[in-house]
Amino acid sequence: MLGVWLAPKIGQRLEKTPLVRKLGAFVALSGTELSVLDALHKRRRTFVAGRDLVHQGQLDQAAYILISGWACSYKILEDGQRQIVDFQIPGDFLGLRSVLLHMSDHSIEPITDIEVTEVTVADLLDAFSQTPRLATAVFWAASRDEAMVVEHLIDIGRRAAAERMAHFLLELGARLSLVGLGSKAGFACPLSQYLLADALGLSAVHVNRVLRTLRESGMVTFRDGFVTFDSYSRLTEFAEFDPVYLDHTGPLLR
Amino acid sequence: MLGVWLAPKIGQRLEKTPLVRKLGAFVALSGTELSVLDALHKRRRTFVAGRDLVHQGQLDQAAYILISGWACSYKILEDGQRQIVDFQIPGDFLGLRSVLLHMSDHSIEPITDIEVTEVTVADLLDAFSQTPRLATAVFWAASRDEAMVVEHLIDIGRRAAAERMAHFLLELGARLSLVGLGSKAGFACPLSQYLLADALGLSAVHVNRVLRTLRESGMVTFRDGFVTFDSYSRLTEFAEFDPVYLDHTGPLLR
DNA sequence: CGGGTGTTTGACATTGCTCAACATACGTGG
DNA sequence: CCACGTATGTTGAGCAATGTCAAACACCCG
Repeated sequence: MLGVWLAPKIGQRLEKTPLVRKLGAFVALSGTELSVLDALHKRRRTFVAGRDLVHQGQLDQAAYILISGWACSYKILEDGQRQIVDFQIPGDFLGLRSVLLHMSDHSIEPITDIEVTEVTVADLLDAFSQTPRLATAVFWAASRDEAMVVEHLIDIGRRAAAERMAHFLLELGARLSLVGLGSKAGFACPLSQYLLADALGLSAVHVNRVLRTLRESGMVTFRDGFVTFDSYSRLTEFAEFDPVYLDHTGPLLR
Repeated sequence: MLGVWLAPKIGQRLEKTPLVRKLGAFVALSGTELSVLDALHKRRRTFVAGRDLVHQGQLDQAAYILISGWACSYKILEDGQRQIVDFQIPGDFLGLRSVLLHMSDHSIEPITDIEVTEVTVADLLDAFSQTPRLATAVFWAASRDEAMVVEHLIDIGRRAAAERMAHFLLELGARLSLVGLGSKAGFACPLSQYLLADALGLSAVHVNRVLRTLRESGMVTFRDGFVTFDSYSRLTEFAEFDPVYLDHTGPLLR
């Protein structure tokens, strides 16, 4: 009964999930593709903040699609330091690469409580064979994620702490905007200064100082879980932020 | 005539190309797959050292398979600094991600004179549809490359200069061994200290100092275009080098 | 021989880290 | 309600790692 009632509304309902918004920015999706995508969301699960979903070295675990909440993928070094490789926001895949390599080379931790749907390799390949355009969209999304890791590498390798922070916050803002969770005004951000430090290769103390200078110079304010872009234009200039790889006004493939 | 004479030797000949060695480490390849792979190598081209193959921002260029020589992919910042994201050695793809995004987010420069074969998206997709196992192998190789960029990120974000250099040289050695161009004794290496600096996010002067300390502590020597692992075991321990993602004694998929 | 590229070393400047102290908010048990 | 513990944010002082500038040297190649 419920299913029948919902059927005609599937298109509308899906319009709003983060994954659909994101993939829709890459490839114009048909009704069939939307329902195949919908069918992927079978096994819904939730995880609490702070307890690892995936452990470095773990074999053959599943992949997930993040529905709500934030997570991060990271690696721990022997001396206890950690480097956060990337944050995941709603609409992102978790552990897609690990599934292919049959072995996770990193850990994944929920930063907030999160909702996910579990996806097996079989589910994915099945969905892809039904709708090749979907495969294209997912592959593009994966490529974009990789491009972001590259940009992150450049942040850490060649930008000074303040530019690094600025660039990072802008990128996060752009990603969140893509799924409707942010704008050029700012976004809600559950990250602690410790998390920022581990992502940017800085100490937590230095993160604090850098945030202060950025705030005092009137470009961004990060306070009480909100990032506010006080002057988006000056900030982008300061950070040399160039969002080509994220910036689409419409789908690339129609 | 020549073609006929070569035909029965294709299997043997291919056994030796770097790409075949590399993919063979992921997936056991049949004769058919080997010849499909061989057929990809149609448009052979050469490029001289130092002149960019691909420019940041360039649209819709081709991808290449590197046959011989070394290249690097990098990004330039406005202030002239550059960050090298990755080096490419024989058997690696050049610009595979750019092809998918229809836009290159980085530049690629040959470090030595190089030989490549040009591959179009159509060629690739065609090859994949003929032999799905080949697609798997290429996808795995791409995942491994991504894992290496991640490891590089960790190098830069959280390892001190000396450990960073050590880790980087070990990784390069492992990659080269996979295609028969290196061993635990060492490898031929055409990189200048400037290139190392741009890859590791250090200054060239500091690279020089770090190389000296590593040499004086008897772990690695980099001199006259050769990297010599003076004590492979001490070096791996020093660098916390864990080659899980590169280390296969045989194909993962038979 | 001269110019270009890469390496080596020294002196000094700066960035960002460490340690330490204190502030603030929140939850929990008494 | 208070007392306490824990997690996070803030600030200062001193220091270590790394960058910058400058100079000399080695080597190759025309």
